[in-house]
Amino acid sequence: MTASATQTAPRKRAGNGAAPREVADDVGLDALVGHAGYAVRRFQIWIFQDFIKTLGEVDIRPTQYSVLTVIGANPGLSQMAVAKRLGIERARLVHLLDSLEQRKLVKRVKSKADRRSHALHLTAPGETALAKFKLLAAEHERHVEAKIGKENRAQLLRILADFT
Amino acid sequence: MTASATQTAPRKRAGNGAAPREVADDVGLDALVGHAGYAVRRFQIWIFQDFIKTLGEVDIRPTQYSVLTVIGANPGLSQMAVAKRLGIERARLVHLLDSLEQRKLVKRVKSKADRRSHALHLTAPGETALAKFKLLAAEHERHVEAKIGKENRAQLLRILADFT
DNA sequence: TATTGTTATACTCTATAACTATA
DNA sequence: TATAGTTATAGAGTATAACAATA
Repeated sequence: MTASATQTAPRKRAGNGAAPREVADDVGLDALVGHAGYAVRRFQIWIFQDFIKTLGEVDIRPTQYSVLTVIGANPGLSQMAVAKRLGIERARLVHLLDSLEQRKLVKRVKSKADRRSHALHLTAPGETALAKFKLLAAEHERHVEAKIGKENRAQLLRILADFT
Repeated sequence: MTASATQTAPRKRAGNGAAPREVADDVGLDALVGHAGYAVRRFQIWIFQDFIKTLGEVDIRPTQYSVLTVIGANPGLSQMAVAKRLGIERARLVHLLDSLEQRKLVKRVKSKADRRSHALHLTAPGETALAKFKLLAAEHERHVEAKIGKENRAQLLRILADFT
């Protein structure tokens, strides 16, 4: 559905109390088809599930990966800066970092310049681990390519470049 | 990042204990750029927020809208069929339908053919309300077009057609 | 035995508010 | 007074398991 909210007729009108239709494949979505949000949501669910599965052997989820990647690329960032950049709540980042710090992948270093804040760094094992995570993440991206096509994936990234 | 997991050098190497960098705009994502999942997730968040805001006056969220739309287009569906089609847990659909039924938008009708299941229908006010929701949803889609461009939105829908 | 709807639990994620220690 | 990190709480959303009624 674009601008026109045309009322498409139901494909089948069942009387009240009639046998419900149970075959999901036969169910029309009608107005839902054409909604960008619906397609994007379903695609995002597929992508995250594949990511979680592909990085399952190292027990790293998408958000954890994004945190490690940003810290790895920008050592010394404060927690606020990471939270802002990734669009996650600073309250939630606390728990994410607690977990990553327990696993010895990340360390909080007290800042001398502003003693309220922490400078975030990868540990040496964290650097090594992230390198492995990146290989697995690249494998995941190849799954995405296999799913929607190499050219379509590239177009998608181009269309959504502003959202990174 | 595509197939190559190249280790891009950190843009700035801060010593331990140095002042953390606080300007989010200045933070590089490096390897995160090029991840389809990351861009899709951020875009999906934007879309849902706009949807929730645009349909805020009628207090309808994306999942509620999808349930109403599927029932409206396929009257008589069972709860299992709706849950399967939309990819939501049947346990969760129970609560969604409780809420929609309390608002008199949907009714559960006991099936005579299979007395375990319910045939789902919109009420008369539900039909009227859904028509209004569709107009607001169309407005939301125009916001998406304004955000990424009409042509890009069309391409996106084409690329993700299999996920609807 | 299997399935539909339901209830319940746990865990993740989001959204807030409030507290502390600094600035 | 404002900000960084923390703690706590409440609400969605997801994932399971178990149960009653029915097939």
